[in-house]
Amino acid sequence: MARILITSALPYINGIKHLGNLIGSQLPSDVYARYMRGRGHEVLHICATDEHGSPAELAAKKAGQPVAEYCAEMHAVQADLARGFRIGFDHFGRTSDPANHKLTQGFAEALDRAGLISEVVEHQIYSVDDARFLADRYVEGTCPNCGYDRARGDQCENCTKQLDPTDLIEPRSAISGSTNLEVRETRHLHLRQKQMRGQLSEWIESRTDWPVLTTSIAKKWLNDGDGLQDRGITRDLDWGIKVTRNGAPWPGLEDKVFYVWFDAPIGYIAATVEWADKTGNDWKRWWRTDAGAQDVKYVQFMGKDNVPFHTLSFPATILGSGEPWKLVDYIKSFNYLNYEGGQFSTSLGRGVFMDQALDILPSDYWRWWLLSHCPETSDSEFTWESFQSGVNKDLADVLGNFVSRVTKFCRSKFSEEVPSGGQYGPEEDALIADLETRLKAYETHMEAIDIRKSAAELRAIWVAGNEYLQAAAPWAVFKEDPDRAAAQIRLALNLIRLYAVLSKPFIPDAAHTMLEAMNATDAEWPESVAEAMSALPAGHAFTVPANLFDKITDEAREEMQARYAGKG
RNA sequence: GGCUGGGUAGCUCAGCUGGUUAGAGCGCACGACUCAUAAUCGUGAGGUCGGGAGUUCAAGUCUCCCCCCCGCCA
Repeated sequence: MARILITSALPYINGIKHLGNLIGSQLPSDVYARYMRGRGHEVLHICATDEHGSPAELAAKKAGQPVAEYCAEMHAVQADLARGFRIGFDHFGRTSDPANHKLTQGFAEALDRAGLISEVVEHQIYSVDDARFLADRYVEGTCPNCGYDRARGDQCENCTKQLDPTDLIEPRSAISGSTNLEVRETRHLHLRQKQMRGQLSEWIESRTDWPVLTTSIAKKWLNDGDGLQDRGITRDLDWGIKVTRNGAPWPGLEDKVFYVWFDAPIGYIAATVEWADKTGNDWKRWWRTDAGAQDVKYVQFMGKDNVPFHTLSFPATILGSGEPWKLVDYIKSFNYLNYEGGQFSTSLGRGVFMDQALDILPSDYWRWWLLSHCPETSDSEFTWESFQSGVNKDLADVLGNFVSRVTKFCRSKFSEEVPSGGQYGPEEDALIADLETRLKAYETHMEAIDIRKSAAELRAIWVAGNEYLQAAAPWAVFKEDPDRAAAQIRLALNLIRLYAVLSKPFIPDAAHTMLEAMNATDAEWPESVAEAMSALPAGHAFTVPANLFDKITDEAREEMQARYAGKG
């Protein structure tokens, strides 16, 4: 039995995530966690909301709430949606939790002791009326290049020219619109990542089994241009983790907090501490290599935009601290999911968001389609047609109908008990042999976290049941040789139970319904298919479940297409 | 402009360290079956693997050049 620590990228607090975010980390991490649990491994699956930074402050302001209150509310919403999608986190924490404050300050102090923190004086735009420093993108004005009057301080959206906030003509605060701005000096801490470039590079180079997407992004940041740069780890904000040194406020940085990218990944550890406090478990045996974590396999899931932080910044924090923290073993990264030929857009209301999705259809529908189309090797695309076709064909026709035809046939020709009589013959043995092979392939793909291939193999396992049934034709055999038909149906009923067990990682709710209908007490991962085919003995009572999946009609699909097209 | 990733059947994608007639699912055509959510099963049509040059006995698979898409960065 292995011990596997799984973390899913932390969703930012300011709003509900769309399907692209969902398939980029939480859904695949859940499939992997469920599978590994199913195989009997000790799994800890952790996530949290990423709550600090200006966007959170501004979203709270817009909502007319104190930021702490806003975050608490949004955390509850996101936790609820995760549950709605059956994401089985052991704990869904918050980066604003006291545990994260303590850990983050501890890391910064350790890095400082290691000589990896420097103080840097910067010049930044200060808004007198807002009483705060403005990040580049919160300064707006007229573009000196093209005259566009809503250019941002980092870039003009109209002519795409890169800008410095001080380049803008008539700059104003994007928050209040105030033009009462001035350039002020401000002191910040930098993490001296440059010094760690060799160490990080060596580490990345040694990870030969990682997805190309992960390593290529990491190498780009390591080697591009002047190579890995030092980065600021503090900000002039109220909402965040106070900067300390030797347990006391850092002299000269009393009004500052850590920059969100610094404290967020530490949130993985903090959320584990939260979990331990709540459950009475020990978090150190998952995170401290001097306390048992040396034999943990740590796997992270994230979208490609998060890769630099997980391959470089966070490891720099871990390694630089000089303390025995657990470093990630495998980074599974994903490309983007597009929506009907474009991008998902929060501002334009384009695409489907997690709350809307659950209002439309149960989570299994989304889980199945998203996972079987997840953007592993390149960006992939959500279209309503593809979604309709995938759900109808795979879930309703192949799996759902299999359960339906078998249970209903048995009820009408025998009873709602596994029929006795006859025995398995060469046809059954051939099916079992085929399924043994497919089961091994499924397991191999799951171990490798090849989500799409796993889904394809699972589907092939479902199809094999229909193939068998079609060839065996118990409805015809029954007329001449009821005993033979009984054996065939006995096998088919056992297939339903097996399918439920194997399908649990992808479609947990349907799997549960199938197990209940089969009245199955054994839901353990099968040692062998042959053995699994006698789990439900003759005489075992079952019930005919309602259809597992309803089909999506053309009308419904067209309606959705129109409703979520966005206003862009 | 620099750099990832990608460009393989109508659609969505597999194709590892180069090696028999390039694969799957969907869609389409035809056939079988009629237990089942008009579901299922079988057969078939369909691709000069973005373009060009090269290496090799042999190239979607390696090298170089070019074109196009997505994204990141300047």
